[in-house]
Amino acid sequence: MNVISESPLTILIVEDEQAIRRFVRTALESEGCRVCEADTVQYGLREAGTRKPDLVILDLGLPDGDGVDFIRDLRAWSSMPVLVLSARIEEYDKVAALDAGADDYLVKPFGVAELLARVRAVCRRSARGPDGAAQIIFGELTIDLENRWVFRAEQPVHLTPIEFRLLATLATRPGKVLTHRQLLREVWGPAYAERSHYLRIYMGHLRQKLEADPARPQYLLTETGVGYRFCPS
Amino acid sequence: MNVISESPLTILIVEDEQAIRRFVRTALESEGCRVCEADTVQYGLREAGTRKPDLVILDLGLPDGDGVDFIRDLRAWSSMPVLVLSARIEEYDKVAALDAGADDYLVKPFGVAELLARVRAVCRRSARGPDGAAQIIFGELTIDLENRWVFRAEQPVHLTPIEFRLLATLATRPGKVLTHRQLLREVWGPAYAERSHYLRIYMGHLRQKLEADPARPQYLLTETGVGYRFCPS
DNA sequence: GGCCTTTATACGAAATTTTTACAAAGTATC
DNA sequence: GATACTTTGTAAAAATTTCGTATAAAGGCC
Repeated sequence: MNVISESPLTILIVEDEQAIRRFVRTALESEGCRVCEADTVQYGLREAGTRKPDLVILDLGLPDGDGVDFIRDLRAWSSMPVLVLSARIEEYDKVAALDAGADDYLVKPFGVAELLARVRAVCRRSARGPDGAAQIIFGELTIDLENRWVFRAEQPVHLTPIEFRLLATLATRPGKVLTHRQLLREVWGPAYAERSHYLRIYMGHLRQKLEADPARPQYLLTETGVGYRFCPS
Repeated sequence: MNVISESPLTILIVEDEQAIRRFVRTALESEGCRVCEADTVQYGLREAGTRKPDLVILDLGLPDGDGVDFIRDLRAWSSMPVLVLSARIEEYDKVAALDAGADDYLVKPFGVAELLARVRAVCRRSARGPDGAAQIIFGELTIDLENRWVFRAEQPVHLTPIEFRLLATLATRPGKVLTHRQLLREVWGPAYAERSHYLRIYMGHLRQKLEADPARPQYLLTETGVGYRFCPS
């Protein structure tokens, strides 16, 4: 089984040692992933915000700051999965990183097989709804978070990357109102928190593709002045 | 039903008239409370600090200072509940005391039954504390703060942003009187503290949507000249 | 270059808030 | 207890904000 399903996963490596970067990149690209790199905390955060990767692989020992701070900063606006690389010496930091919101860790040195297994596991796990299911089914809508497929009445529906991220963000918290800011930060990145007109356009696209009557939506409901909500019934 | 549960409640009376002190003390001790007394603002604050009572019963007309100052001073370091006693003449001070953070009030003259009922209510409320429960359930009303849902008799009720904020402000302090100023500041912002007609209109909307008989409200009660109160029963 | 996706702009429609007006209820005073 | 006065409740309008959609332009990737 492959890490990717149909659209390639984008993975960001934040690591200062070039040797390890190259090692990880090669392993991931052999699996069909798209890889981008950063060698500092500051640059890593910027890349996470602009490239919107599906996973961040983070080394804790960076020159310009603490990896734990990276995770805390990231978690303020995104729930994207983070896989931590740590040397044995940094045992304490490793625990702190998990507390701060990392999803898994890998102790150096590590082999290709273990790296890929962990990447697969973290991606699979993060592509889960609240009850751990990879598929979210509501009425005639089926959302396959793991494979990024959406079906409406058994028919596959094509969604663009942003459309899918927006739908997944809403559908993994069924019933909950997500504010404009929350959605924009999760889907577009923290720099877009004020662009609420993007939301209107993309919610329109999703309704056009998923709702029986886009003008009277059944699933994708507006909370005027607040945000949107995915309504299960 | 008793005021106390297991360990006796300690109650501090701050009142200069000896007759009223004795009246209140007798009533409370008959319920098994421990009572201590103070007859000035200054002494009352010292007693509140050293005895750590579960409740303060405060008369507004004290010889050495304003009851409002007492509450402001107390609130700087404690959130212990305060029940205010006021004479009709002190009507204005009563509202100011509630603004400053008092929990409830009792207008002189009052009977034993009413005094004990208020004491029970205020103690019950503070004992429960601000539990972080996302769902507040009262009778057939359910308020889900986290998901921004309101149900009445299993039916979802749509509220506008202001309506929801107003309801949430009241319902998170069940039983407590909130003055017009307090509500306006919390819901509309400090610049709107004098627009009390907004409150009447929006309380009307809420009653229309939530009460079985909007003209005879069961939950959203008016305290004429003071403010509003969310009554749990 | 051609195709797909994302971003920008504009405008009518809908929902919400605010204003305005008046009726009803409650309080104080005599 | 009746009257004048204040406070509160309700309804509807006007004003404002927020939304939805259409269209076009810009950017990226094969």
